[in-house]
Amino acid sequence: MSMTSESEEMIMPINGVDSPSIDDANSGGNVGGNGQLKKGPWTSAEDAILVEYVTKHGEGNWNAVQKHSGLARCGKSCRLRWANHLRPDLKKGAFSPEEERRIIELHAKMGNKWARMAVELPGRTDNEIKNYWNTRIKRRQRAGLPIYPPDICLQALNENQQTENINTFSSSEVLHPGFIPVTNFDVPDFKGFEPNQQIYSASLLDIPSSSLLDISPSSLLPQGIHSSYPNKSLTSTVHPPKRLRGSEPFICGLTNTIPGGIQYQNSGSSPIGQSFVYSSACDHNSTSDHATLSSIVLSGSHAGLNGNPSSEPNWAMKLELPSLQTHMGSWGSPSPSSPVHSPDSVDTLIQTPPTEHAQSCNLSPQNSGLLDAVLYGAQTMKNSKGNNGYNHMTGHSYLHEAEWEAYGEQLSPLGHSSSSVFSESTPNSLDERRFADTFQGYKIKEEANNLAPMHYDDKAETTNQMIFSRPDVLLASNCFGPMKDPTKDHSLLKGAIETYLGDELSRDCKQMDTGATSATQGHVRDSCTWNPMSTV
DNA sequence: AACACCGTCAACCGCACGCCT
DNA sequence: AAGGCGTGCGGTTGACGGTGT
Repeated sequence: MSMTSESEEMIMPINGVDSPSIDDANSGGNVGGNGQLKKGPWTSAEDAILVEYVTKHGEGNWNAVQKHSGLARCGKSCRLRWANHLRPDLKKGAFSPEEERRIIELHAKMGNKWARMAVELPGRTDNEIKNYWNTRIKRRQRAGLPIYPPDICLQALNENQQTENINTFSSSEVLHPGFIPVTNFDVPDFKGFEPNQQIYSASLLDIPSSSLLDISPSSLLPQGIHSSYPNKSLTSTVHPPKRLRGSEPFICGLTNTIPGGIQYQNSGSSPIGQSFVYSSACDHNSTSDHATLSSIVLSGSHAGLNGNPSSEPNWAMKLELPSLQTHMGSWGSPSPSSPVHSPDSVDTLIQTPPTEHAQSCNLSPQNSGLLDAVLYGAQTMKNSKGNNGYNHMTGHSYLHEAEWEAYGEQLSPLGHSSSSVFSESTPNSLDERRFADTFQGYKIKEEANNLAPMHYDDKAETTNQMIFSRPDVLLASNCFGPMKDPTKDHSLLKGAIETYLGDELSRDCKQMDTGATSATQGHVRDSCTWNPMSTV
């Protein structure tokens, strides 16, 4: 909607664009005669009054505006009007590409923290950003495109990982030589998910992989949880929000809405810890090399989290699209074995139907697409070995937003939904494979690049990190659910991973199998070694 | 021309937090 | 400590305009 500037409104009070129905400040159906406050669009006259008042008295004390200026608006409304439209430092007009890019990055980091994002974008309001994002989300959803470009996802993932490492070290008091503190970003939280969207991890993706992993024995204890994921350390140091709302969790999905309404941070009680114990049991006797593998089980065991295998965690119910939430409708994309999606159904695109793979391993239908992604990724990787198509990244970002958008545009329905791209052609279409290859290749390289400075000399460990910080893999873990048959499940996944990464990982997977089996017995052993970062 | 659909935007609402008394 | 008040934040809604049928 074209919003004229406040000055314009003041100069041209007539026929204000944003005052379609009322031009008289005191007319209009929403204002009552008995001192009732007016609602609805602001008129130019009202704007003028407000501007004058604020100019004279400054911001704040908004209730006084109504009292002293005669405006029939509540304080909140005045504040909102001023903040979103009348403030002199507002930047009007469409977002620039740079701003758009920034918004995406910020959302990947922060989730729906519009106000904090606005701080990072001078002249822009939280409302503006929120509207933009929601519009963008809808557009991409409709097109079946991922919300975040891969490079941004990975960037955020890496940052998350680094931040976790900080917390890991702080909690374990073990400093990694190559550790580089990253403190000025806030980890997004995962308040929830939209019911019609795949959970690809909105929460889990955002959960720093190692934060899931680096659960030391102490961290399983109430105080340990606190020490491991101190909120304060996550608060932006650059633009500290005036106030952090209740949910500024570190472990996004888990922190905010542990099933059953348990707040992670204040959970002194055992359920969380038990959840971790149970859900990550798979690797509890394993070495750090396999810690990452545990994340699969951990993130996958909703059952472990709420003790009810059939119940869906709260956080899965509503999608905030927090950081790194990927709409695997595109990323994971329909696997070759997946049914072809209807081009006109984004939901079906996003929620990949269960595949034979999924069904074969007691997979949660909601998450089967993830395993699909893994399996298909493995297949793709296998097929594309020797194909350097995805190895061309030279810098930090493999796909820049422009490229990504361009890519998206290819997929977008200017008549073609992304699903149509996948469905119009054969499941093995070049585009589809290219898409998968692109991301996979990027991921591996990216992870390797970022972990290398961390002195991850152990190749295998690095490999594990690479894999399991992968959103889709993390999420694919969901398919394991209650872990009725860990061996079977792991072998299935292992196969995919072996193909995916080769022998190095295979070796680790073998070890993991052992660990997983014993770990499902629910014993936490040496959690110090559990933390991959603490094992130097 | 009429209608339906969709995207965009402004505004509202409920809730939560911090401060003050 | 408890309650009131002011403020900020995020989700949602409704109006409007553009576009397609």
